[in-house]
Amino acid sequence: MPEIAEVETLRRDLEPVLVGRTIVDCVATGERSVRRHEFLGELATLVCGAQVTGLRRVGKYLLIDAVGDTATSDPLVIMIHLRMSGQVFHVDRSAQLAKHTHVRVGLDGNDEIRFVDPRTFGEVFACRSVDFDRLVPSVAAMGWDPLASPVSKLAFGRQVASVKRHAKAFLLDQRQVAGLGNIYTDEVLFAAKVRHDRRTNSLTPREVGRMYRAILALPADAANNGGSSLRDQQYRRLYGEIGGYQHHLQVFDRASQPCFVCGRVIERAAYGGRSTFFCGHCQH
DNA sequence: CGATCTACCTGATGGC
DNA sequence: TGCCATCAGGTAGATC
Repeated sequence: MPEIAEVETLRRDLEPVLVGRTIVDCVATGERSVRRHEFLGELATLVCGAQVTGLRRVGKYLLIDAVGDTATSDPLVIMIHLRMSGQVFHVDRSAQLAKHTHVRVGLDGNDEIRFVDPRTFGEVFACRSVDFDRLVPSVAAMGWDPLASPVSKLAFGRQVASVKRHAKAFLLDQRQVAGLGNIYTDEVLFAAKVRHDRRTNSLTPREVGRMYRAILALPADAANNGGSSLRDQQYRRLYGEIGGYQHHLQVFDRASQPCFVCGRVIERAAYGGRSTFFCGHCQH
């Protein structure tokens, strides 16, 4: 479900709620959601008493920085990855528990943060900051982030030329560009007028330029619109609202509908075991 | 190196 | 109404 724009929306929504707050309580009931930990209670042991200092996002990972209580004031990182169906809500402690609530993080007030995840692919994990890169190596291996750490057009051109892969596989590879998923990859490729199965090293300078601009612009625009809630409206913001960027999508989930640019029918193809949407006329 | 498939899960949807 | 197949915003690992 959530990609860079949805996780960035979550980060922005959560930042004013969490920064400066102290975690007074943590209950993890979902074994699979805290699978990186040795045991269910380890998360609570680490985060209880910690004070949140800031929120970062690296690709689709949300990272909450905190400092432990006075006895063990080590800097901590709390990592949340939503995978396919994870949701994070800010609620009053008395709010009814939604089905599939796996982690509750109580704050120094009457409120708490809840991690809900029907498919249990998502995860919550915490550790000392000094251990983070070793314990969550995929974050350390992440490529450049379009919103948080953009590279120059020149550097991007070199990066694209250095691999011989399908454009879609390249964009989906988190080690190359962080945060793009199935939705925004298709949208970037449409904006760049490039087909998903083009080889990266065959792209013309103009195509590379268009792709670069789209990678920078689309996630920013989507995040400013609160992300995309698709047909099932599974993606929800911190207080349960749906996003607004689904109305801006050009190709994703628009199979058999007319292209907004040329009027021809948007096609759907299987790629890498999932769907890809494109305009066979506009994209080459 | 790169492509393709599978597994991990629950729930929504559509055909019959 | 139910039953079954198919599909879903991600990622890691096996296999060719």
